Amino acid sequence: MSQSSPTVSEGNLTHSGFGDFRMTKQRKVVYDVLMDERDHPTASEVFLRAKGKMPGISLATVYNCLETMTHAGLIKQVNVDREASRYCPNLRPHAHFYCSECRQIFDIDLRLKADAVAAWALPEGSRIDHIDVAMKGVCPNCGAEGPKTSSHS
Amino acid sequence: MSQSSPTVSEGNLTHSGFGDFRMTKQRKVVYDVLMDERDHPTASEVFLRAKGKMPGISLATVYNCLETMTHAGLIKQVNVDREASRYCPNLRPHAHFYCSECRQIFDIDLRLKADAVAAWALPEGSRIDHIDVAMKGVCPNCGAEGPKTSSHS
DNA sequence: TTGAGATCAAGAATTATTCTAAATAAAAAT
DNA sequence: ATTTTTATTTAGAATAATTCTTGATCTCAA
Ligand SMILES: [Mn+2]
Ligand SMILES: [Mn+2]
Ligand SMILES: [Zn+2]
Ligand SMILES: [Zn+2]
Repeated sequence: MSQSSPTVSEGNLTHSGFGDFRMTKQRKVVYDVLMDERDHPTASEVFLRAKGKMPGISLATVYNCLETMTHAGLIKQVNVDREASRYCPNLRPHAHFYCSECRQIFDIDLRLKADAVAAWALPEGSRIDHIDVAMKGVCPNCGAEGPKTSSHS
Repeated sequence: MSQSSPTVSEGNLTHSGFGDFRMTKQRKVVYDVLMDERDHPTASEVFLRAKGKMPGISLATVYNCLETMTHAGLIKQVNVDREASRYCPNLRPHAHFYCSECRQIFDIDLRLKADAVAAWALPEGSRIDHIDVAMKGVCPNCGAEGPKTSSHS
């Protein structure tokens, strides 16, 4: 119920992934919600915030927008265990740190380029398309006191 | 509908995580299913295989066993995106490699100890309890030909 | 042997997500 | 400027994995 749609195939701020991605009113709203607070909200949370900007928007549309934008490469879907998917507009390669105290998700940047991959004994001759790194623990604000060492998967 | 339950609090092959963990008939069956083929099956797959060994076992019980054993630290729950959880009896620290061709999951061992963590710019003073590393790509068997470099999260 | 607590089992309930179908809006063609 | 085509939105139904509920069954310890 309402469209704007400056078709964006290339050159604009909003780049696409394939064919024609239209930055519609609702997609803009959803994208802005993610940009406003970069706290990795769930679809439902995005929905609530989006309604603030566009009362008529539907949950289905929010799901549609999130999926479309994810496929277009505009945003990223972030999964923590079996919980509801969260969404992130940070396109730089990064890992996620999940604080089990405040339940916040932090973006963690890579320090040493892709050399981290070398640490993993991958089967010889395999192609790696994507790596997902998720860490869980307690953030500095929530006062950590335990080990700073990891316990891998 | 049937139990065996040699209560195991400590010292046995089957170690526990807390209080009293009973290695019941059904839990043994579920555990054996995971040990027989270390291919990270889903709960439903475990259920089917378990029925071969114990026809009367229920799906609910398989879910119960998997959860209990996960909490007890006997097995690990492995999540790939939004797909059904998979289960793994490999207790050594390891990452997972998911081949998008044959859809198999491989255990990937850590080569250089926990130094891999150093590659991530974690917030100063945060405690890391757990790290999850999941990679996606094409395994050697499925003939990879693309890049062997990564594209992070 | 008996009572308390743990476990199992069947099915109902929940929840996040996807699907369906009809209405609407934009883009392309005329 | 119409018409036609195609994409998008929307509400609600449907799905799928998992969890919950409840009562039966089992085990342990007294
Ligand atoms: Mn992020
Ligand atoms: Mn594994
Ligand atoms: Zn915190
Ligand atoms: Zn493969």
